[in-house]
Amino acid sequence: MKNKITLKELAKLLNVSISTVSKALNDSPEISAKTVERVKELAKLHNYRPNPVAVNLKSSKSGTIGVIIPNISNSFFARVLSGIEAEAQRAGLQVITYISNEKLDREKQICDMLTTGYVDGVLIAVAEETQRKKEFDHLYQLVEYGIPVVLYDRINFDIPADRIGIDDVGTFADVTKGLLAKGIRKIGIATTIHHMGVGKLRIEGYKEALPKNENYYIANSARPESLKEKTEKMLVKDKVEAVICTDFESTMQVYRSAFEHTINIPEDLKVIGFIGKELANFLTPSISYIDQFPEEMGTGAMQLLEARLNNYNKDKSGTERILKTSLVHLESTKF
Amino acid sequence: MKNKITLKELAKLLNVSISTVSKALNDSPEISAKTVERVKELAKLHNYRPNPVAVNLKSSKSGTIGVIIPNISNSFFARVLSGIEAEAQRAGLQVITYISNEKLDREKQICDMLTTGYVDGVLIAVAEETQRKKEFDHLYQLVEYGIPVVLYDRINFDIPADRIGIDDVGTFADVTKGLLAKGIRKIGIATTIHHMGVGKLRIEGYKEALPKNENYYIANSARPESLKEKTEKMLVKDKVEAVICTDFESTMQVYRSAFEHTINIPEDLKVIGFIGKELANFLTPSISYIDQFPEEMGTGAMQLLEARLNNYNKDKSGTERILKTSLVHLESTKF
DNA sequence: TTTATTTTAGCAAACATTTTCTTTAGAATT
DNA sequence: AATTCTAAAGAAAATGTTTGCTAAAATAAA
Repeated sequence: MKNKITLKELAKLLNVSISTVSKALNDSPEISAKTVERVKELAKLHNYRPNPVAVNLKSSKSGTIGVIIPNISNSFFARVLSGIEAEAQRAGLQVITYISNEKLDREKQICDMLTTGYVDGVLIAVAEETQRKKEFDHLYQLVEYGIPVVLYDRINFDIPADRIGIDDVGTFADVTKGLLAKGIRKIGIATTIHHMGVGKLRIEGYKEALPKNENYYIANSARPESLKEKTEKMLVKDKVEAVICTDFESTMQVYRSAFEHTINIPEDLKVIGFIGKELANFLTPSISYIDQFPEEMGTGAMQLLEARLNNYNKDKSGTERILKTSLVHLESTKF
Repeated sequence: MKNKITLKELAKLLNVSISTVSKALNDSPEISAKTVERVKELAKLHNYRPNPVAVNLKSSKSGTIGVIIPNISNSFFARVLSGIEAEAQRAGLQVITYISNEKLDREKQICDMLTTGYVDGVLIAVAEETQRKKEFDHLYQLVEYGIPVVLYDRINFDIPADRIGIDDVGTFADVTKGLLAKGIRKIGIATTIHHMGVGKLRIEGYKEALPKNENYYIANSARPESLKEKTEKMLVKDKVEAVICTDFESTMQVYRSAFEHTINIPEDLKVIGFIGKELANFLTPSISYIDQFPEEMGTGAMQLLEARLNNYNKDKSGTERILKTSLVHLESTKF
């Protein structure tokens, strides 16, 4: 079993002091070129790499950042994490992952631990329960301890932190307007997340775009049976010409209801989903979807954090970055 | 801004030595009950928590484990990670996540870094490229450095490490036999991962179960057009009565081809997918699927690692744990 | 009372670094 | 020849813990 060599051991082998070795490896001008070379040669030979834990202790940095994810099964968050990891890798930082499972308690517990010094900064998409109960003390606590926080995706509440997300209202307004522009009048919206922050915003955008004289058609329920009922009413009784969906579950329900009532997509019904591209492309018919560019959100969040880590005091106020979304037309909106 | 209090500061406040404080907090019998109480009280008042970096340096442990994931967009791996995180949390360990993107180079780079001492152990599902090129030196290197390695999901190759996965051959053989038992004779298999380790095993299981006199029907291609062609041949020309799919892409292709050729599922065609339960339940018709219990695989992997961390030398040989899979019948196999 | 024993707490080393401060030796200046 | 200066390297402190050893005080035994 190989064991890592230390400065002390190198020093002994070279018959010089520990500090000389350290300085030589860090190209200090205090050390002669000759010794530097001698030291570096032996260091390379033994594949010396400084013990990160010792370096961390000395520098009182951990070289790691914490990422809090509400729900990793949601491929959106998985892809955000992927972006975060890529950017962290580039910056030489380690990513510690925590999953809150949308629970406030778990989130608190995580934040509490993080104040102990495990990480230099935190990226968080706050849990659903946290938003609902509007309890943000644990996030303030992080800030109190001087740990920079960046909010991603779920950003519509007041906390002194940098943030990155999309314009939910604008996105859904634009999508709705796009359908109107094609001459479609009866547009519905299906959602299972109407009680959540982002859900509300998306519905707001939909409503905002519809002309005053047009009815709203909304199928909203987190309970499957109820959603099914409301969706069927919207499709069969109200006979909407298009449905915009705010999330995975509602998108799938619309597809199922259309199938069961032999409503053809896209001939009889246009559908726009808010799902990932993998799924959108593979469903039959493929679903036109709103791309949120999750990886970009991840790298962007990480970049905001890096900026803070490099000069935390320079700019006190939180910066906000809103990413553009993009409607990708596939089979479900063919005209 | 709050700042963390140290043993030294507590000691000064209490007018005792640092070691007394440390011992008191760790309930050393060397310290009198009176002092212990005094120390603990003040520690609680100041919310003292030992600096994890310093503890790590002293114990030459990092208290973290590394998880290498080939592809996080695959919800299977996302769910495994979820299981790992939950179990790590329970064990008081931090999880550092690395994404290899199925690339050998990235995997090497990660392992190289890990030998420096960032983690106490590693969980890895080896990248596709790594398996194909059969280059495992970087994994041996981890072992060399005394870092316990646990393989998960992709485990069919020879490396001295603990491992956890499913019985791919047995699972697919059982599923095939199940269909045969229902009187179905012409059974096909669709796959886009036939060149990968697990893909081969799954096909092997399928073949193993079929009676000698029965033909194999295999639609295998990683290229979409080619897969489409082969799938259509299987469904339309060969008129198979059932298709077993080894992965997400092939499952979706079978659904699309069936739809386009108005082949009704399950009346004309039974389909069994190898996809996650979220998707399986939400598709129309819902797809009978093979549940791999990803979260269990995650917790199981973590448990194997914990066992190693607690007594690394006790049992030298690698232990293997094979998880049971379960075929969940939904609409696509209704009789 | 003296010696032995036990309790209690402090000292100092150790973990692997980095960095400031000193020392030493040789060269340059007077 | 004496002094100053500079280059190079070492000593030591510091980061925050833990822990083996030592010292002192308190208690018990002789």
